[in-house]
Amino acid sequence: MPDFIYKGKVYYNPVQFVMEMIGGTWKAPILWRLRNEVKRYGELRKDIPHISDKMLTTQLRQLEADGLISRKVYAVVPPKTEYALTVKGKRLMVIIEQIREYGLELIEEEKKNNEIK
Amino acid sequence: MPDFIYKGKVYYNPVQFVMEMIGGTWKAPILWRLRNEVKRYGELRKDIPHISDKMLTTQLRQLEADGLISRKVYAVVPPKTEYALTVKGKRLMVIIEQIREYGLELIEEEKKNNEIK
DNA sequence: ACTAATACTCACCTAAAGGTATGTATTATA
DNA sequence: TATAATACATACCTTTAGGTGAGTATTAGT
Repeated sequence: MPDFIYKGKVYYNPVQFVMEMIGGTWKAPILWRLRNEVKRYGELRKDIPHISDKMLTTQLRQLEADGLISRKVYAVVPPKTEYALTVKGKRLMVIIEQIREYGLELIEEEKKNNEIK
Repeated sequence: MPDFIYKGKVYYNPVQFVMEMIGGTWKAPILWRLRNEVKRYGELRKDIPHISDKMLTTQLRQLEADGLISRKVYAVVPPKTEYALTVKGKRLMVIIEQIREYGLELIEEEKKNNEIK
């Protein structure tokens, strides 16, 4: 697998390429909330604990730039913006779901280990 | 899903928990090389393009601390150390393989898009 | 004139990730 | 006495991720 350039950045392998798209603290949580619903900015903000405006906005912009979500702005006051998964984004759901299940298993196992101690 | 604490750090959801274990530039490449072989430090070093000693060592240590790989040191000169996947680490292979396939698809699609332009 | 909504934007800071370059311990062998 | 092998360690630096807190534009309603 040779190196691959996307948007001016060099990626060493396909896994790294995908990880940058869904990695970090906030991208998976955002994608996950959109898995079967269109959501407004404010809804995402309320649904995702701990996230700040700055983080929500920057991550949404990046997800959009990578073609994983779509953004629809309504010209009303107060503003209204709807975010939804694209086809490309929907394909990620299988992966995220699998990561999530593995994570839940690990957490369960950790709990058991801690009880024994 | 409530917050979860592991090794003094707070995780907001199971996906984030797993992402920290396999995320970053180097962890997936390392795990991938060990998928069906035990490997020595020097072999990993040569097999993974662009990686430095510092990065290889720190990432190996973290993977070991998270119980994803095992480390076996032979008391010989010059030194010899073997790294292998644990059962916990092997379970990750399904996920990494899926991420890899999705990545390969995306890269293919990118190439096509660039040709058209 | 003032406030309420909503979806941002900006300035500033800290911490973590990652890169570069160099050094080290040990023993067999030339 | 010098060198080769191997698996690290260490110091230093730059870049990126992420957090905090405050401000903004627009219009309807009081």
